[in-house]
Amino acid sequence: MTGEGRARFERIYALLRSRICLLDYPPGVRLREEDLAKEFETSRTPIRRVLARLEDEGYLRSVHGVGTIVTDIDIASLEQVYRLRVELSELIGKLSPVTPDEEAADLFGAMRARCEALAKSPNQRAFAQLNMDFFHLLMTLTENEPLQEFSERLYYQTTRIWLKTAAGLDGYEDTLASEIDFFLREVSDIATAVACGALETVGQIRRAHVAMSFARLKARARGDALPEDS
Amino acid sequence: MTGEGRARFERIYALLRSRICLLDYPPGVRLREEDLAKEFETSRTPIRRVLARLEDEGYLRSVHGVGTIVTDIDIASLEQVYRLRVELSELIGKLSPVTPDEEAADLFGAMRARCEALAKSPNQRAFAQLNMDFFHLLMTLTENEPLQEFSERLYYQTTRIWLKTAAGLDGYEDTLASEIDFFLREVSDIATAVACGALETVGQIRRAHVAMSFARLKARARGDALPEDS
DNA sequence: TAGGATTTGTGCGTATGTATT
DNA sequence: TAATACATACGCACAAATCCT
Repeated sequence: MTGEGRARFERIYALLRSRICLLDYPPGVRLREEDLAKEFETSRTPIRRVLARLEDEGYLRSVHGVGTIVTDIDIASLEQVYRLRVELSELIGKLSPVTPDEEAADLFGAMRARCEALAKSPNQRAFAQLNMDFFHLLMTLTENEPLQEFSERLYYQTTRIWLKTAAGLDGYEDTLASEIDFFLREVSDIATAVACGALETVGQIRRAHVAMSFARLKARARGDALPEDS
Repeated sequence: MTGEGRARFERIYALLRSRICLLDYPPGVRLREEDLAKEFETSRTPIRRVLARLEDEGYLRSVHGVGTIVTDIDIASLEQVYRLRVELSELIGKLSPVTPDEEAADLFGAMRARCEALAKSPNQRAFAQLNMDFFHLLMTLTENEPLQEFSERLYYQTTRIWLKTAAGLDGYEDTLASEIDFFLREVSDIATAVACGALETVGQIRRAHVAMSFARLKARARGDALPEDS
C-alpha cells in the first residue's frame, strides 16, 4: 500500500478508531461495510482493509453473516491491559527520551491551561479529547517507535473502557469533576517536570497516575466511596 | 472473520511469518500474491488479508505496481526494538506469572536436553527453531495476553535480524557455536529457576540474556573480538 | 521517450453463513 | 422447520502504478 491510497487508509483508520474510543461507536454496535463505503465515497474494499486492521488490533470482531461488531472487554482482560500500561508508562523517560526544548515546554504549559479551563466547566467529551491530546504530546518525549506504537494500543484500549465505565455510573458528574481534578494535577506535575528537563520524573509521575486511575476505576466498579480530596 | 476462514488465515499467517523470520524469505525478497494464492489453493483475497496483517506488523511493505517486499531494518531501529524487548522480558515474572507445575518444569528440562544435543552438533536452522520454541515455552509462564502479544512481535522482529547478521559474518561457525553455548546457559539457568518456582528470577535471567545477546550483536557488527569464554 | 509486461489496488457480483419470522 | 432478509467472505475482472527495454 502506498501513496494516495495509504493516506486515505490512515485517515479512515484514525477516524474510526477515534469513534470507537470516544464511544461514538459503543461496544456491541454493528458497523456495516456498505454504510462506511458510502460515507467515505469508496467501495467496500478499502473499508475492509481498515476494518481488518481494527480487528487485528482488537477493536472489532467480524462475524461472517452477522456484521462487524465493536468489541467489549471484561474487567479481567482490562486489568491485564492496565498492568502492562503502567509498566510501559515509565519507559517514556528511560528509552530514548528527547531533551525537551522551550517549544515543548510551552506545549505542556498550554495543555495545563486547557485543563484548568476544563475544570471550570466539566464536559465528558472535551475531557476525553484533552486526555487523548495529552497522551499524544507525551509520546513526543520518546523517540522509541515500538514503545510509541504499543503505548498507543494500550492507551486506546483502556481509555474507551474507562469512558464506558465512567458514563454508566450514578452521579457521574461528580466523578467527572473529580477525575478532571486528578488529571489537572497530573498535567500540572508533568508540565513542571518537562520544564526542568526531568524526563525520568515524567515517566514516574505518569506511571503513578495511570496506576491510580485504574485503582479508582476498580474501586468505583466495586461501589466503594472515593477517598476524600485532601 | 470466523470459523474455517479464520483457521486458514491463522495457518497461512503463522507459516509466512515463520518463513520471514527463519529467512526463508530474506529481507528484500518480493512475494507475489498470485504465487501464494496458487500455493495455498485459494484466490488472492484471503492472501491479501494475511499480507495486510504482516504489513501492519512491519514484516512486509506492499508497493503498488511493484510487489510485496520483505522489510529490512536498520541498526538504529533494531536498537529501539531491542531496548524495549529487554524491558518487557523482565515483566514475564511480574505480570500474572503462573505457578509452574511439574509438567512445566519437565518441559523446560526437555528444552535443556535439546539444547545440549544441539551444542554437540551446531546447526543454524535447528538453533533458530529451538530458540523460537523456547520463546514460546517462556510465554506460557505469564497469563498477561497483551504482554504475550507484544513480546511475540518484538521477538520475531529481532530474531530474524539477528539471524541475518549472524549468517553474514566470516567464521560464523565459531559464532554459532558460541551463541549456542550462551543459549545453553540461559536455558539451563531458567530451567533451574522454573523448577524452584522463582518466576521473578526467570524474568531477570531472561532480561540479562536478551541484553547481552544484543551487546554481542553490536560488538560483532563493529568487528570487535568477542570476550573469551571464562 | 514510449510502450509493453508485471504487480498491487479497487469495484462488484456471487457464495456462504446467521438470525428472525 | 422452512423461508426470507441481510451481512461478511470470496473470486474475478479491470484500473493504476512501476519497471524495463
